[in-house]
Amino acid sequence: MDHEKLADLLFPEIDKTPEDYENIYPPRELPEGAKVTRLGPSPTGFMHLGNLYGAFVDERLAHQSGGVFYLRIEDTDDKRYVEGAVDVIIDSLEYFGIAFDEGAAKDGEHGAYGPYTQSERGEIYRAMAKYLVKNGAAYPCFMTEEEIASMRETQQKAQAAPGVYGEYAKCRDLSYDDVKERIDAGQSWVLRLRSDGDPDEPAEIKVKDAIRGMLTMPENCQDVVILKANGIPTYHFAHVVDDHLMRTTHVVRGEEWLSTLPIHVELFSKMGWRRPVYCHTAQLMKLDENGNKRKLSKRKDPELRLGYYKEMGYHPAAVREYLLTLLNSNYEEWRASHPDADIDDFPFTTKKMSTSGALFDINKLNDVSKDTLVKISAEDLFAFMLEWAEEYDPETASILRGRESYVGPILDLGRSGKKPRKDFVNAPQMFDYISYFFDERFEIRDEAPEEVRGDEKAILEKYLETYDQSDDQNDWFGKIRGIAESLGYAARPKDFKKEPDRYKGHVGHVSQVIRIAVTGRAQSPDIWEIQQILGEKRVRERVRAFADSFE
RNA sequence: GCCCCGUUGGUCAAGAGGUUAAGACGCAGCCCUCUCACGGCUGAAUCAUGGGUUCGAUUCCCGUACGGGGUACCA
Repeated sequence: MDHEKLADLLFPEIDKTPEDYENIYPPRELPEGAKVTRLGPSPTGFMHLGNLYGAFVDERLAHQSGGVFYLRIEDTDDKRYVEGAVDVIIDSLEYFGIAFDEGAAKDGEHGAYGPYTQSERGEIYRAMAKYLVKNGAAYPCFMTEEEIASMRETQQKAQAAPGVYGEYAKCRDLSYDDVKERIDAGQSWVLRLRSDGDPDEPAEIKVKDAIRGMLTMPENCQDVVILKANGIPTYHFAHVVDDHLMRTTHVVRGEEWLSTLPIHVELFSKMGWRRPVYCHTAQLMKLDENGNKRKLSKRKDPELRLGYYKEMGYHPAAVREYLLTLLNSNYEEWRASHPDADIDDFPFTTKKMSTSGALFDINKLNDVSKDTLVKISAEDLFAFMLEWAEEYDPETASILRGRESYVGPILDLGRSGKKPRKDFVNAPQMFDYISYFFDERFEIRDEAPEEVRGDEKAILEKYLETYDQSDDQNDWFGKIRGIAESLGYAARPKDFKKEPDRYKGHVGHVSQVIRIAVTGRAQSPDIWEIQQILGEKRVRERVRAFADSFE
């Protein structure tokens, strides 16, 4: 068999060789140790948490080492292409602070290693495929779908491994004339790798994984398809060609690729190229609908969809912070000792990554979010909340718009000092938390405590009599103590605790009535401070109205 | 079915052949306190399982169970 002739028959229009491309895409000139990573999403328009998770690893690895992080669109599966998907990918990652240095972009492409869209790299793949054919490492296969299906049946009966290999690889040794005849007859063909693996006794190969350590697996022995009938490469071939030519040093991808790794190993060796370092990440999981502690990775789970966090009003910094705690087990410790450090200063390493899938924990996200938001200025929080509302809650947006100077101090209530309040989790929750500051949203939500039953009106009337907006906090509370005592309540909670029979209740119960009158709820930050913001007129109105509701 | 990866409290997890098996979230209780939050303290709760190897194994080896992934001209 003359491989050279076969190669020309199969790829008559290709005159470039791998060397040509080596020259077009020379090794990158980067500082020692710089890593080149990439994100290779398929343009389905659906991004999930896992994509972000992986993108973080890519981004950190590259930028921490002074390397390059680029975006490559892997659209070799034409059936799945969704219009506008590239913009979605870029936008949703940008929201979480992930930016690419190179590759596909909204305004075209940037970089010297393009094209960065696989559907535009056809000639390159074909040239590389031609090279393989020339070396006898690949061959055309004319098996039809039906043939393959029946072959699989046979294999099943024989309890043999499925796939095209060994004796099942019928087209492996077709003669040149045979091939030519079939092609001339218009038969469609795919290009298969001629695997060197021994199907009977596959040798053991060892591959180092930056996350998992040394992996031991059987060598590949399948004659996998590398070019489909339509001339488009499969993922396996595109991965090998692109990551070599784009000079990727570290391939970060999900663990679902682990079992096809031997194919990639063989392809790299057949091409005579050095492999990148593989980093196979664990998959993110969740609890199932029944609350069972089952791990699963359904793509459709709403909280796995990336847009979900934006819609739910989670601040991107909080999501980033949370993801990092999942990503690197020592992150929380680092954060605790560097509370104000920039997140990018954290020394990220693949060695500290978990090899088992983490369950997404909304509780933890909420907690991390509280800690994150407490460090953000009221000004920025307001902008964030408004921006969220403009997109997802127009009514709230209309309330907030233009009221920054009013809302700022509200957001800062109790947030200063050594023990700042950590009340805020996400945008809608933040607004709800402060909504009583807006007359159009003010409502009485909670009931006064039992201890004051029957005394509500008296408490509120007395409060109105003594209320003076210009009192300082001590004077103000002193007056409430006075009211409490005059009505038979303990001026101090401790007195009440000591002698519960002597009093109806204590000053806390009394002030609770006032709290509800002013805020509508049983829990709030400091009432005095709230009243300073609300202004005397509104305070009096609200107290009056609440007093009048008791007869 | 076969192949690959994984399994430390409810969750995220550190960890090493001999430890009282860290820490965080959540939960319970207490303290602080005009409520809540914050903060502080205390507590309940873990090495999937059966065999080996070993003086000793949660840690190493083998099997089992469970979970995840693959087994495509999807990625």
